[in-house]
Amino acid sequence: MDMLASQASQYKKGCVFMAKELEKTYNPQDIEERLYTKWMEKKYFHAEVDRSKKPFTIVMPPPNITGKLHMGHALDNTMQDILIRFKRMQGYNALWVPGTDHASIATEVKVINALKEQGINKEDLGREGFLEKAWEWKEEYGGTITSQLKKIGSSCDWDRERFTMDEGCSKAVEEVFCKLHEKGLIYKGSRIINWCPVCQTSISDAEVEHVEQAGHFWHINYPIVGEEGRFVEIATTRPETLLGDSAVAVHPDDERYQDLIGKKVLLPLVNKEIPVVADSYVDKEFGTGVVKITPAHDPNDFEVGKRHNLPEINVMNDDATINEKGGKYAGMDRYEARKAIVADLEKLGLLVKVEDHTHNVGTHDRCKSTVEPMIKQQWFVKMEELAKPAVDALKNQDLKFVPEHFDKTYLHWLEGIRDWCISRQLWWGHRIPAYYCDQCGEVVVARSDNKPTVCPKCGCQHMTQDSDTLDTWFSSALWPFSTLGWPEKTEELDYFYPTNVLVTGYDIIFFWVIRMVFSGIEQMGKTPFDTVLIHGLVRDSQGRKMSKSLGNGIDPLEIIGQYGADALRLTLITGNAPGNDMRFYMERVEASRNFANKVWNASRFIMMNLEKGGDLSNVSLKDLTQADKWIISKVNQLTKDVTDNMESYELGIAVQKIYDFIWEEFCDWYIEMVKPRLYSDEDTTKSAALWTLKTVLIQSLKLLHPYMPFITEEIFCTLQEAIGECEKDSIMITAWPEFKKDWDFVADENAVETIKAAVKGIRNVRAEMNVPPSKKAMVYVVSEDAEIREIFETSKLFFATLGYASEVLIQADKNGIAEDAVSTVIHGATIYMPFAELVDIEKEIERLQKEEKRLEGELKRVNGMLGNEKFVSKAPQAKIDEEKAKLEKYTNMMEQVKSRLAQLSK
RNA sequence: GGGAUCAUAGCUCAGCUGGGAGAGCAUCUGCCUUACAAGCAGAGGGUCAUAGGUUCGAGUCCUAUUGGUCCCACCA
Repeated sequence: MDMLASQASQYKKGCVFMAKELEKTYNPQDIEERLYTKWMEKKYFHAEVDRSKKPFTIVMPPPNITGKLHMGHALDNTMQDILIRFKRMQGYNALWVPGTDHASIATEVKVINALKEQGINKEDLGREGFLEKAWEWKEEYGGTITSQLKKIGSSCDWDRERFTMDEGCSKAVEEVFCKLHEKGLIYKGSRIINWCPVCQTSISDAEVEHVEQAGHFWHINYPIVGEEGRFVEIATTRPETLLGDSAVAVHPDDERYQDLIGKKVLLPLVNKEIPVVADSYVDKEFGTGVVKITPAHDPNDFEVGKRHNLPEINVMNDDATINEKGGKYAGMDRYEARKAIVADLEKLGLLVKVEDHTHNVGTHDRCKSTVEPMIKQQWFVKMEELAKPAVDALKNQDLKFVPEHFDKTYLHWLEGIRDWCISRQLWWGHRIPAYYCDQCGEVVVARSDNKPTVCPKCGCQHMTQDSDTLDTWFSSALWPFSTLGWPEKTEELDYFYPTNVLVTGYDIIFFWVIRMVFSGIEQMGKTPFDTVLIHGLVRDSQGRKMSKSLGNGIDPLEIIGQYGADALRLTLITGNAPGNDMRFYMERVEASRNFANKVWNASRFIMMNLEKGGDLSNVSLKDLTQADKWIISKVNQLTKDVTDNMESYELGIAVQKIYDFIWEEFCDWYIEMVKPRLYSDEDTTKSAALWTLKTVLIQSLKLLHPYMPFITEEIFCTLQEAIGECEKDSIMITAWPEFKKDWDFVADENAVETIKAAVKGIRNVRAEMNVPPSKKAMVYVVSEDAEIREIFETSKLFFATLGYASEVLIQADKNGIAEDAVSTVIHGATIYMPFAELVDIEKEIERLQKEEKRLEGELKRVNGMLGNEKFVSKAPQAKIDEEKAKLEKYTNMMEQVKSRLAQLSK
């Protein structure tokens, strides 16, 4: 078909091709942007409610608007894209909802810093003014990350892109807050919380990171009141909190201190009398067995204080300087005060000793500053009632983790869960929908369309909204349903919820996954997804975390620029098992790039031949040769395996199989097998070869497409153009291949495997003897088995090429073969090559002896098994038959090797 | 303190429900064979951490030990 005719036929079928003839090497840079634009224009990523199809939904873990694409995002989104593209091709109505997170603290800090550079501070602007700036910042930079996600090929429905602070999500937040409050599951209370003195806000337990630090253990004597000269020795890591002590505690059973219980001690420096209380919280073995109790600055002491009705004395300001209750230390920073207090205690002779001591210090995960426990009025979510159904969901298998062992992490955390502190002293975020009466302090929680203007209690007309905002994760927790329109009863929500799989790293199971699960169950009555696919961290070549401070991060965009998105994607997925960390280094990227180039060139070769190949429309399965059926059967089996692996989220295994098939079976074997047929115009099976090449290529491309969307699309479109056929405008909307019963050619598979074994044997012998490929030789196939002779007869043409044979003679006996010919043995046949002048009999005997030894080993193993009565009686029959077949095969080969050896040593 | 996880070829890692040890890279030997030198053909290299156990059969399941990594935890 000439170019014009071919184009005409395409347009007739409605296909519009954008690709040209393939370049000699694959250049992703030219291709990726063009294809992504095409996909967007054609709306292939867009999903609409369609009751005739089954939905498959993923919501993207929303990256922070402050973020830049890093390898973690690249991995996370590649995995999601693979699943979405796979399911889309399988015929599901696949929806991938993208979006971004407002990232309260991170963004607020970013904006504050940006303002600082202009000499403006937050307070000067006021709340409204600051938020205006923050939104401006969001508009300018908030889209960076999403544009970068497009570069890796993410097939998200960008028409449905959401933002955690957009109108709908904000409404969902308000609704959930109000509903939980109505149920009594949200309350405001004065509790000890984690306070970040740098960010000046409360944070949740999940945001506290315990970091081991070298510190000291200060032993201090507290004088006992009324007993001149008697002291009780306490040990503390934080002497500055002494200012807020309201008791000293000992264990109730501690014999050493029985007489002290109920007495008073004089708090040094403060000179205040405080009681000695007995509480089983104290560990007798640790330190001196006496603990100072500071209810306002330690979570445990807080509990002890509650039990013993001790006063809570807050001695710190919000910036962690000592407040007016600290007397002469007021105004000092907490560490300054610590030094001063220690020095003063020493002067008074009350400091007994100082020990080195390493301990875990709570730090704020975002800014790394040491968290200060403080008593504050905050809003909390009551967790007990919400956690229970989340536990049940897992136990009832409404939810599963891949890999499974993350179940334990999930359950463990839920079991020990404490109430969630959700209020933040920040401006950027969802403002808490609570209103206070200026006069009587009455609290009213209400939706914004129902804001109270008059206090329901005292009638005062001044109601002020709570100034706090909510924890960022409060809105992310609603993501799977807020993005689909909740609280409105939308069609989308009804159809796409619950979503199918959530893909995320193990580092945010606590922050996010758990909170989505209980929120989904509470608001929607269903778990938000049935599967959580967990991946690990992408580390550097030495196994270190990629971090800004180390400067060892690799920018995914640079990799894409240099090697292409497909190479990056393949690198991230190959050899990566769910939940495991991986190392990223350039050699792996190069290997992926090389594979892309391999696919490219194989396709180029096939297309070159197809273009001059003529009409293939009449080719049917019965025209196929042994080799054709072999590869068809292989790709058929591959299809089944890959589909199975992908269904069970074994993405790395699946792609490895595709890789091996394309490179080894298809390129290195099949393409080489068909070359003689392609190069001969007389060959009557040429059309069958071309049809097979085309069919296997297209099917492989489809299987590969979810992993390498760009190159597969480019080849697919160019190929269709070249041959004037049009299945679909894009490979991404073609149907996922299925296993076909009539493509299952077991006999042909075995036949070709026999020939492959012979070829390998020949190549091995020749390589060992340093015979170059250019030196062709006679090849004799000797077999008493007529079937085997038939197999070789059938595929003589390519066997000759692959075996570097000048001529192939197939016969039942050794007649006419030189005594000193070199040989190799396969099951059922011996292959001879007469290399008269090259043969070194000694070497040949050595080679055969090596083979004999190998076979001996095999036979020993097989005979061991079959000779074991217990094996024969207990193993499944199929296994026994398998072993019997092997016994037969090795025995046969052994006979041939032995007879050859006997002949040579004559 | 509790829990999870890992230990497989020189390096980095796969190996699903137990049934003859794999890949990529690296190494060595031949090849510029008209798709591809980012390639082709061949080779070497592993008592699958150690010790027990279950089983006809264990890299795979169980127990203990050793050595890494990570998470959780209120030992002041």
